[in-house]
Amino acid sequence: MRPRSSTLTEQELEIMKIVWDHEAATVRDVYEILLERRKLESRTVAYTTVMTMMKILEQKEYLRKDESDRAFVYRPAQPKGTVIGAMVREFVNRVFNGSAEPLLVHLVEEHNLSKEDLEEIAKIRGRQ
Amino acid sequence: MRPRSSTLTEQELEIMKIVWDHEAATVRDVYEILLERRKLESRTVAYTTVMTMMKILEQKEYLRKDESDRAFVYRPAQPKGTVIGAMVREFVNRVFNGSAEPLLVHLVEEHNLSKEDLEEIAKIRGRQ
DNA sequence: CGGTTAGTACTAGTTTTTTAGTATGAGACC
DNA sequence: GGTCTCATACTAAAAAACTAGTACTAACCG
Repeated sequence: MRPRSSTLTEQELEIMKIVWDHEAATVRDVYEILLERRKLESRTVAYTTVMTMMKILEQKEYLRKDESDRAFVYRPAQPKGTVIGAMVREFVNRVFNGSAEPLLVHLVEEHNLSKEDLEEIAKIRGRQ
Repeated sequence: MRPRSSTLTEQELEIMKIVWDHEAATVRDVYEILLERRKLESRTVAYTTVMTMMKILEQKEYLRKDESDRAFVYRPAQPKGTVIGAMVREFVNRVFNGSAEPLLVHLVEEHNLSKEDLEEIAKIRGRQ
């Protein structure tokens, strides 16, 4: 049997990023941002699709919903850093068998990270 | 319509990693390694499943197959670095909107990368 | 108040991804 | 030569991921 993804799927992540950035959001808020974005790629999305996705995210406990005047207001149930951290870990496991160094090398070589960038990060680490 | 993944899917990647590590492999080679691995998680896989996956990888031009005495011999059609690099880029785009620094911070904070590790990487970069 | 708008619940379809069965053939084995 | 093993081709189906329609309700608007 095919196992279910242990982290956020692509669409789930896109929605979560919007909610994180807004602290709280209704289905309509997310819907409108998504629609605007997709216009650029000549795609579209239905309001009910967004609703369904957000309901799933609620069931998975990534979102929490509060009753409000009119529409439900959704808020993140987990901090962004925690969730993204888990995604990074899953990626490192899946692609690099758990070791982070090779990923680092890729980042340096292909993403224009300067020596200075690294030194700055190293300082953060050094302080700990 | 749901778009098709632009990079390797999870199972595709697992197979590709095996072939990369072996330079060349038959369906049976891959099948046996996969079976051994899955035993540990009480899962299993059918020979024909592996065959189907490798055929798909051939169609997607990640693998090339050579006629041989008995079974086809599959070889990577693209170098590991190139493909993994594309996966890193896709991940950085999807999760971090294209900027690599936040990923770096996650790596440092959660994957026990020492100041020394970073300095070593920085040297590589410095040489360029 | 009657119609329109905006929301939810429920249901269900499509595509991708993953999985595997069945038929068939070539060569090894006796 | 007959059978057994191992390979491929073809087919298809289940699960996950994504998408969206329809029915119904509340509230807003004239």
